[in-house]
Amino acid sequence: MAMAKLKKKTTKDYRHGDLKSALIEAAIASISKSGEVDFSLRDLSKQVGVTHAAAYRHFASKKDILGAISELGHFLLSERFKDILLKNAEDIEGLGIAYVRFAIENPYHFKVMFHPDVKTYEPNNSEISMEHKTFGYLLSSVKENQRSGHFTDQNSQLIAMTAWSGVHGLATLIVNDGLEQKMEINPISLAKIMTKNLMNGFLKRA
Amino acid sequence: MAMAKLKKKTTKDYRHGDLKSALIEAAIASISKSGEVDFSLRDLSKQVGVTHAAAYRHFASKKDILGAISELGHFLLSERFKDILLKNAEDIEGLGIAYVRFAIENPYHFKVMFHPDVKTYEPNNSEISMEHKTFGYLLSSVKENQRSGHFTDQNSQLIAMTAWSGVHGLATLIVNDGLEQKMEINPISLAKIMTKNLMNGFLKRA
DNA sequence: CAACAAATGTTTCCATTGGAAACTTAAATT
DNA sequence: AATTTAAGTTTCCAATGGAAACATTTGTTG
Repeated sequence: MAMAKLKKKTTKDYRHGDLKSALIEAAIASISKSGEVDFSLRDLSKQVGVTHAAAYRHFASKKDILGAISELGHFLLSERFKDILLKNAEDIEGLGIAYVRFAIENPYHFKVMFHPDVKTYEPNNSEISMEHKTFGYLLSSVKENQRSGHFTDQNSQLIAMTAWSGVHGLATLIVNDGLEQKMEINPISLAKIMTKNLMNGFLKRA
Repeated sequence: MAMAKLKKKTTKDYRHGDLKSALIEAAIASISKSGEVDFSLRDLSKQVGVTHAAAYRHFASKKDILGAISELGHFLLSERFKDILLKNAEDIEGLGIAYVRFAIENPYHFKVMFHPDVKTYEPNNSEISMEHKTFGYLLSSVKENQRSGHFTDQNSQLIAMTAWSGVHGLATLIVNDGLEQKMEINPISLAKIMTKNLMNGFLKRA
């Protein structure tokens, strides 16, 4: 338990140190460069200085790398959600804006997170997926709005899904279809309008 | 070639007849079976009874098959849109419902149509992509609602994009994330609520 | 500290894959 | 009938993901 810090350069580079993270980073870089949610394992390994087979000590398959990236992205998003609700537990509009902003700022991460062929890490029974956690924040905020009397007492899951769908569609079209270029409107403004309009339908006093 | 009479192989099977369509059909079948927007060219070719290289007489690359499927899907959707507006040019809610219904009925087609790595056939200058055409229907319906005085005269593109984003997000989450199973609500009802709430924000007299 | 076990990386090997090139055959065109 | 063109075939290749067996380092333990 002594301090084994500093750099262990006993032997050259047999141990990489943090190959798992390095591979994930390299994968994101590769995706960003090519624009496609795909890459060559051998390329990746070459870039981080190991043989291609080394990856299999950290990932069961190539797809698992994408799964890890997805899970990481969902975690980052969930953290943003958490922070927003910490300031104002009823700020659903803030969540919507944060969602779209995250997609714009991290387009490739977002692409992986919702890529139809990438399955995010299957959570253990006790564990909960990060995506589910993020949705949980939204749902709790909806309930908070109901408790305080702002929202009607309709099915809270329905309300949450409505909001989620709206901003998710917008974010998806921006990231995948380049919607941002096609419109003369600030996407964040649009996100604001969408959440506002959608939630208006669930206000108590119309 | 006397013996070859058993199965008139020489004359009978050299030309496939409609290999292009057959490949597209086989591709959709393969995608439906595997659940992934991918397939093996060689598998496909084997299934339709040709060599794998034959595909290249009809498609420049494997990805072009997916592009063709996407374009076909967009065409089918645009036809549905056209029919709806023919009955009622202002029926935006009908478009929203049709969108979600199409996704539920043709999940794999829908997946391909909006797959981040599939680029739909690049239209010629004079041509217009089917996806663009579909959006055009929505846009024209928005304008119809404005002309008749139902909607405000706000930027019509903004209104259309809002509606599109909403139902697109819902459809995407249903098809890719199995949202349909996770909710106790009829997805079509949800589509109706979404478009209604979204469009309420643009009504002239609230 | 020696010995052994567990991680982590390497080599070697393989089947599959998408695609290029050159050839063959059927159908159209002249 | 001759020739050109369209559509399939064969043959070849480099790249890929992954399996298996081996090598080296690190951690643990008597």
